[in-house]
Amino acid sequence: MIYKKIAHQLRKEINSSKYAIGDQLPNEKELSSLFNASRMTVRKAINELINFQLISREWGRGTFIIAKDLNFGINQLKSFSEIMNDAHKGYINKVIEFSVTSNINAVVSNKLKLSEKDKVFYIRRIRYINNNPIMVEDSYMPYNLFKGLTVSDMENSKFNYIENICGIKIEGSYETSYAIIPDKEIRELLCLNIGRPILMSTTYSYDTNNQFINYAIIYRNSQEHIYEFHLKR
Amino acid sequence: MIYKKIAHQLRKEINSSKYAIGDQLPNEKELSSLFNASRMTVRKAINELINFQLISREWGRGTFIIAKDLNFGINQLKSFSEIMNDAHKGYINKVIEFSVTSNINAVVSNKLKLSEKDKVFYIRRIRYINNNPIMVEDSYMPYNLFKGLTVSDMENSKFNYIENICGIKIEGSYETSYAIIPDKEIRELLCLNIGRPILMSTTYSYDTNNQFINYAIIYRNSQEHIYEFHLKR
DNA sequence: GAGTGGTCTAGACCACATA
DNA sequence: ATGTGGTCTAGACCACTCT
Repeated sequence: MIYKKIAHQLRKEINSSKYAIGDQLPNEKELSSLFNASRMTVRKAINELINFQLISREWGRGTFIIAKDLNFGINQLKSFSEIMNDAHKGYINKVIEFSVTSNINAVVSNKLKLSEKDKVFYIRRIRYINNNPIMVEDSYMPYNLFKGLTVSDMENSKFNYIENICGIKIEGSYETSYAIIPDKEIRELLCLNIGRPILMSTTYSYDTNNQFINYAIIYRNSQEHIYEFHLKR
Repeated sequence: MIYKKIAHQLRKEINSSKYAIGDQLPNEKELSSLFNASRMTVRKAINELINFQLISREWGRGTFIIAKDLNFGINQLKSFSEIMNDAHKGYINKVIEFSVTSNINAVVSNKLKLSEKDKVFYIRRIRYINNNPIMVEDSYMPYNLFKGLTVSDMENSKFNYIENICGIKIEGSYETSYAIIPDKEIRELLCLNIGRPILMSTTYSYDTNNQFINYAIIYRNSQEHIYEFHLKR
């Protein structure tokens, strides 16, 4: 799978300081010779990154960076639970949905490039501090890798389960954030007023073989200043 | 665009009596020689039809038909308004949303293979007979082809506008139906009880150059037996 | 092992955007 | 006119499924 490797490498470069948002990538022919691959293969890699909305192609003009992943790199990679423990704060993870399905929604399956047959865990958790809901997290995890996953694993720490129970090493993850107006369901789960914008993040984690481990969409109640914890640790 | 033509031709064959749902298509190499094209091109055509959920690929096994279009062929092609006029029934089209956007939802833009930049009309209409809502229709139409489109055009007849005002000849359309449980919004628009399943249809229309003209999602209040009108005309 | 789809190459020509 | 992405070819080898 050369195109996966190229996509991964290209993603790293896009996230590096070498490029800024709006910058143009080298054209497809140049990328071919840079990566020592045919143009068709490079195009497949580019399609992957378009799928993640990091770049966009404009016919006759070029390929441009429209977004970067945030918090890229393994140094910053800490789970919510790890951060919470560091901060000596009590918190609760509540699982409100736990299912295995092969009918995940089209947007998500597109991003993960899963075929229709592939089974995936879908878990929705709400995380509380002092009984205040501070985030809703939808996790998608490949069934094949985590067959023994239980609700109580998810009520403790997902990353602990992946790394210490399954022995899968998380190599890194990509994270992106957007400001959105939440739909009714999320709004009610986070006890928000109508029309209030919140921060939505997506996280995509991979292991040392660039294998997909976990995709999560996190709706943060930004009143809780989640990012402060990042700074404190 | 050879692959578009192959996709179109293949779609017709899938819809023909030659194949049944579940049947296997000829393998990619055979299709290449049948259509006199390279395998890569045939694969692109196949991808189009997978995108429309008509066929699915299974690695190492083959490519199989999972659905057929309904009402395929130009003979049956009549618009709601045409049918209504034939039946001498009074009816009202009410436009409740009319917008031009390039941010159409991912599922739809995937199906239409539009790039992010392409502007598209999005129009939601409710259609009434004797003040009873009988269907909600979401129409997506390429902006470039229908720049002069107005709300009142849509409150009359969409097909009249396309054919008689724009002079675009509709060559044919593909239609598929599903039974679904409507979401709250549709349920309220159609004045339905909670949990009641309805019929959802999608229609994709193209002109003589196989160019995309119109994509519509129709939620039918099936209590009104819309299909009876088909039979009456 | 036979049959199938998945990936990949090393070119080619076409269509669009911009100056 | 130049540079860019869009499409296409005619092969090749690999990976999976089934018998």
